[in-house]
Amino acid sequence: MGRAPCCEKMGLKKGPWSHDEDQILISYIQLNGHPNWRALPKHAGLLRCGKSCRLRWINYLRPDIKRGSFSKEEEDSIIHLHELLGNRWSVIAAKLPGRTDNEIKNVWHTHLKKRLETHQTTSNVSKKRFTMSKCTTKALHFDESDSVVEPDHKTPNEKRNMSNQPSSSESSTLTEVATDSYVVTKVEDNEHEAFIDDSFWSDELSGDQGDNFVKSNLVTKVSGVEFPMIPITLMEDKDESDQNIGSVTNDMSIWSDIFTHIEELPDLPEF
DNA sequence: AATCCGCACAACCGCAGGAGT
DNA sequence: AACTCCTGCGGTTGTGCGGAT
Repeated sequence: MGRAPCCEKMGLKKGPWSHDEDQILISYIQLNGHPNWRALPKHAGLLRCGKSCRLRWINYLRPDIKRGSFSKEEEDSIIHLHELLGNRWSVIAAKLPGRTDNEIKNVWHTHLKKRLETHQTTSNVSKKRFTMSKCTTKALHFDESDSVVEPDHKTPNEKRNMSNQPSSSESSTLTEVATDSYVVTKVEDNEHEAFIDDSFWSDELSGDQGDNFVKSNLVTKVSGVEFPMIPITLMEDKDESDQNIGSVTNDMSIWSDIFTHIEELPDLPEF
């Protein structure tokens, strides 16, 4: 609840870590683990705040960190996961063994975002609209960058991250943007919301899944890995889609299928 | 050789949730 | 119930490096 007290900055070092500091931190954690980050620097004899130690360990010193540049497969996975999850870097990182949320965030902002923007502006993008049905459980939105976010039921922290989200639009549409390598599905509505249980993001995406689902639903393929897409009715234009909102809205079996098969979502490959 | 500029990445900051009291 | 403490997350900033001028 309460906010963490400001790190007492007096006497604490900031900035890049030295090799010696790294060694102290590594040896201390190897010996004692890190049951209490706040107390760790004091016990280890480091002039750093616990937060800094934790970050250094998690993002750089952890033995299972995979250093080096990202493979094409990893980059494709990040792009696709970002389409699905938005800026939930920690969730994305959980799907990429050896990579940290910070690293993925950096790669996204320096490489992938630009690549995506370039790609979308230079390629012939075909857009098709979809209708969206109202469902139960949790609301699902997409922000400006096509990322998935959840509005009213989100935590304040998550809501904060949606600050640049455009306000509600009148239409009730999903827009699918087909590019050469993957498909982006975009919601443009605040009134007709799709609902997905919160556990979907953390639990189901990390579980072991089979491949049955992809055989009976829309699928996008990235580097040989199939990803299920939301099975919604393809519409040729907005007017037509508006006329069909009613029928689609009543077709709850679509969402029933989604939630039924969530457990069968294919897991991402390990790199 | 010096300077500028952009990129990549490490690190920091502020906020919020959860556990404990 | 209210408060504090700790941890984790995501956005942002700082810094070093290499290439261009």
